[in-house]
Amino acid sequence: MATKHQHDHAEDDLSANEVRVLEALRDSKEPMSAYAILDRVRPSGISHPPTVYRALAGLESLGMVHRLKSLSAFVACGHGRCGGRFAFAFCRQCQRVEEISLDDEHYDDLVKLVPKDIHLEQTTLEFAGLCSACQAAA
Amino acid sequence: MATKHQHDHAEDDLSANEVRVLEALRDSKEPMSAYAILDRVRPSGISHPPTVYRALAGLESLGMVHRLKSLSAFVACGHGRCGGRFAFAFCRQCQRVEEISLDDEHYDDLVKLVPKDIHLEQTTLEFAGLCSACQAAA
DNA sequence: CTCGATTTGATACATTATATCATTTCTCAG
DNA sequence: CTGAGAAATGATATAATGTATCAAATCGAG
Ligand SMILES: [Zn+2]
Ligand SMILES: [Zn+2]
Ligand SMILES: [Zn+2]
Ligand SMILES: [Zn+2]
Repeated sequence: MATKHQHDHAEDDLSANEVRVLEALRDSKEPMSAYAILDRVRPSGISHPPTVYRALAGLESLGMVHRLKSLSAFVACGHGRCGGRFAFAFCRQCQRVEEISLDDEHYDDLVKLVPKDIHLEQTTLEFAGLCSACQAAA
Repeated sequence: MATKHQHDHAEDDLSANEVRVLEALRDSKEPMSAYAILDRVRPSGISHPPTVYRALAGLESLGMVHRLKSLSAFVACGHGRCGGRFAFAFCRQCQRVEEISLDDEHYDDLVKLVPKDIHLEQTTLEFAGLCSACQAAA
């Protein structure tokens, strides 16, 4: 990952690999597994899993990519970039994903749940269900 | 999984494999991977991953076991059994896990976040951090 | 330029999870 | 009771996800 210097503006300062992986994710607009990303960027020269995982780790630490733990999949941030105050809802059938921003009020309420003796570093909030379209189809 | 009949009381009606897996988890009091469980129950005759995964699926659908998606690991419900209104906090260092019950107020607040066009089926709420002991050790 | 540090590439492997088919056990109509 | 079909379990194989490790290339200070 390239050095992140003083003003961490947008997607300056991403490594070439990070840019490739991010573009793959933005193109898809659906969550992708690391290996699906690998297939997608292979033509551009990336050919090994650790390369993809490294780029994903860099992008995730910048808040530009989020990992959906329920799906073992990755998605480009719907806002370009954001900190830890987000959640996801997704349809288990069609994989449609919606990123949800948590306002301060909601987030502070959540944090109150955390036991005092744990210093919170990361919050995972994911809602799984069926979207209207998929319900209708059932 | 054995038939679950009229009064789904407690752990009547669990299959022999479910009982073995549940006891392994209760003994450990720490989250275990499916393969750690497999090692633990092997002496009792279970010897293949799908057997463990099937028992875990049954126990999870009963709410007697929860899956920690952040860790790809499983834990026995701290209350014996509970529905979808729970969360977890865990220490990324020592793996200590605490199950958190969500009261109606908190849960209803969470549900308000879900887009109207998704019928919610499952909520995942996990907090990762460092416990005081591990912070001190750092 | 040259040394050491960081980043990237490559190989190999570990871990987690599931598809599939064979076997056994259970149900219950006859 | 019996035996055909359904359901659960056992077994094998393999797929999908993720990481440890070392080698080569690149970068940056001195
Ligand atoms: Zn975001
Ligand atoms: Zn859908
Ligand atoms: Zn519980
Ligand atoms: Zn700890």
